[in-house]
Amino acid sequence: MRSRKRSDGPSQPPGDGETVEAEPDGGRDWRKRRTRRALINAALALLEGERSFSSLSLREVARGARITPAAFYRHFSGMEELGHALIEDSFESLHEMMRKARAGGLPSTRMIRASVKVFLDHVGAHRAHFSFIAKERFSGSTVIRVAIRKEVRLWVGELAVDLSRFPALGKFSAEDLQMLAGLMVNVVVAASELVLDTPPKDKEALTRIYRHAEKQMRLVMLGAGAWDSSRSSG
Amino acid sequence: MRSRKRSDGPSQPPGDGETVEAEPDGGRDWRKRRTRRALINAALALLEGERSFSSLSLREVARGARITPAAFYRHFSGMEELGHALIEDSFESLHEMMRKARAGGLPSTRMIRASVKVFLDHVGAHRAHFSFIAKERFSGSTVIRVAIRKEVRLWVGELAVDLSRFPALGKFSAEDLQMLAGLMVNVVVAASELVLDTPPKDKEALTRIYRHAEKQMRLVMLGAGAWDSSRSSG
DNA sequence: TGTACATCAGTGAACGCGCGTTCACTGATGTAC
DNA sequence: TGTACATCAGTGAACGCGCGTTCACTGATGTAC
Repeated sequence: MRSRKRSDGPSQPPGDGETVEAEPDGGRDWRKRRTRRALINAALALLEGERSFSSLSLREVARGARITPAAFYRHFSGMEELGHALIEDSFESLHEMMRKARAGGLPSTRMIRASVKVFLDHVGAHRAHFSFIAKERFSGSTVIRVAIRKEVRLWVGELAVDLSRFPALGKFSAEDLQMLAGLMVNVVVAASELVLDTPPKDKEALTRIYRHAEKQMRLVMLGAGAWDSSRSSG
Repeated sequence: MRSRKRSDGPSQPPGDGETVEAEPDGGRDWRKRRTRRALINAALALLEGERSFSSLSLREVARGARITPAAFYRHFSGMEELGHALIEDSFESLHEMMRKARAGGLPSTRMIRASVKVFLDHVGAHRAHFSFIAKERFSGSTVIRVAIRKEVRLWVGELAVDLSRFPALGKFSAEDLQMLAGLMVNVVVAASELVLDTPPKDKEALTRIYRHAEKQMRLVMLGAGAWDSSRSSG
């Protein structure tokens, strides 16, 4: 459904979705995409501080992207639609990271623990995106909250599948795998939120947060080792 | 500076804190406290839906309390001060609940698991308060976020002290007790946030959330049983 | 108890401001022939 | 390739609206004597 334009490939049928990569030819399409990008980036920049999405004004975002308020409507029907674009944009890099992490091989105790670092580094490197997600997860409009929750549930589900391939977790029922994955995601999410509240330069505080999360993850894995799903219904 | 009136007791020296109980004598003090209450309740009512505190207007809150915007300033210097009052109000019932829970006796495996239910019931019974806390924990202004975090840290600290009296956790270092308490608080906080997003009438969904959280708590306790603090520095 | 004065919670009007949305428009880019 | 027309991202002015804050005020409650 989505076409990916490549300047070096053969001609392709036109897609009906968004073009993910397109050559910067300076054409009308390209300019429009560039302005759309500018709007998203302007919103993320405004959100990087302590502002919340619901407190942003359309005029403010337009100003940040250096267009008039009226031109905003050429890209989004209103702020809510921009909100959805922000969610998409924010989770995109997360998905990419997870794809790479999974390509690394089957999960192992060592790898899961290392993932905590990989994930938290990623959060630190994409502060604006994760700051937006953290804030709107509970505070946003219903549609935005639902969209974020869907993504998180998806993430937990994928982790549960990964964990099921883990020989040591053979005794886990499907439901309990979800429960375990949820707990692990909780640990890294809670840690991310601490990372976002720590200045990037305060390496010492960040190290403390990492260590704390890694310990919690280790304790959870110890619990998983002692778990017996057959007893879990009581 | 402030006097504590009692109609049934002997005269007392004036206290310096807020008057917690005062007879409804219809006097000027009493009327002022009543309006202050009305402002807090109006704000909480507006927040019970999907609105966030930063999106509330002073006029809106005043309207909800049936006073003019100008009269608002007789009670709070602005919305930020009202925000602090909301935090105080929200955590007050939580503190009370914890005091009672602690009076119940020393912690035991059974009791800790039962606490999950007690806590989540409490959240369900004080939706407005916890909905406010959940939203503002990440999304509020810096001062409000810091105030909430202080309360949560306090709570984790108290739980860590309680856990230290737990014979089975003798092998935990002080730091690791904090880590464990943090993990347990994470579990109930994450569950509370699900409770707040479930209609109170949907008993089945609520039961599912409770069961999920209880399982996670059990797994954490299994992990705690297998934990060895002497290995935790690596 | 009665009186004269002080206090102060709440009123209502006024202000300037940034907001979201609409509108007719401009002029560069794209396209049909 | 050249020309005539269509498309459409972005402009700038205009609108009515709710906002936070200020101000002089009112009148009930509280207090000193």
